[in-house]
Amino acid sequence: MGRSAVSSGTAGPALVEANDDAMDDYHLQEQVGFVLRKANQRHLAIFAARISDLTPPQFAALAKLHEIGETSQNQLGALIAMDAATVKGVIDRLKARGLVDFGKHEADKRLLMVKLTAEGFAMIERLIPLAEQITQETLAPLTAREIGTLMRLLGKIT
Amino acid sequence: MGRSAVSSGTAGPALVEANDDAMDDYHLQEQVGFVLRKANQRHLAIFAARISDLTPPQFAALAKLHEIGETSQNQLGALIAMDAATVKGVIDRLKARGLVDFGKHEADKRLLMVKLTAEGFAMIERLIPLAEQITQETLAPLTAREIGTLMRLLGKIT
DNA sequence: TTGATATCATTTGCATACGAATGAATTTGA
DNA sequence: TCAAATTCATTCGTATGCAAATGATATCAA
Repeated sequence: MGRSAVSSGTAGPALVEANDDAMDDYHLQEQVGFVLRKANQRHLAIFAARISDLTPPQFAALAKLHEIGETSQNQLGALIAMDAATVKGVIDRLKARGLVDFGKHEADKRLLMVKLTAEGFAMIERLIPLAEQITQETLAPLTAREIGTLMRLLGKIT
Repeated sequence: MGRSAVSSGTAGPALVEANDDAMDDYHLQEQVGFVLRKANQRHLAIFAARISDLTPPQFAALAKLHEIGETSQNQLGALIAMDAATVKGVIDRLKARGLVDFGKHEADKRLLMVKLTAEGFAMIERLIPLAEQITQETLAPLTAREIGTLMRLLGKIT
């Protein structure tokens, strides 16, 4: 229903506006935001199908703790691209499941230090191979060359 | 903190495991899911900076109604890639703001027909040019050729 | 040294997202 | 034709995601 959708009750051919109006050329499906959202949706569906133990944000938190070891809640959030409010919720749920533990920083009392428990460590080591399969399945429609190109271009707009 | 992080209290050089363990090669930042999420984050930030009247999902709903005219709630959801529960929330909030209106389908009483109000029509026509700027700004780091490639590859994994 | 500024964590409020369950209405198929 | 299967909309519960406000703690600078 763009501007050129004209209703005419009069006899004879309806006068149709010349379609020089940019409004009618806007197609949601061609916008990068929409395509990014859809690609992300497909990836999340693949993730959920392979890993039901954790959500993607929870996995990201555990994977990063596995990669770098103990760190503060805020620092962890910065590393996995979550703001303070979001990372708190994620970490609290992991803590409630016994996958991470908290500790206080002696020098800086503001910091809430977070680290993997033995359970969390075992869990993430079990899941990382599945995560690699998830990445592969997400990228399955692409050739190796295309994968490199996609990652490079996504990196540029990040 | 991968498996090769070895602590040794003994004298002499510590025995370090050969890093043939795939576990230590997993870097979150290199996973397509993480990069997709970050690219999406940046796009959402650009959107919010340019359009404060609507959220991206609300914009998508109005833009699609503008494009195709009246449709059922479920059909709209399918077109903008939202499940039934999500689209209901979005549409209800648009209705509360007087941007869309509901109607019943005579033939099929299950359908909730949704259409733009005059206000909604004016709003989306005002915002579409801004949305085009948002797309441009999001893709600004890329050349025209790269934009085509990115959209094509994203389309392949969607 | 101490007042201004900055950082960290927390809380609140709002808006997606989606799985699962449910009831109403429609379509299908034997 | 009518019982079974489908479709549509709604509701509930859980989990992000982020802006804004707040209190505790650190750091900086005059």
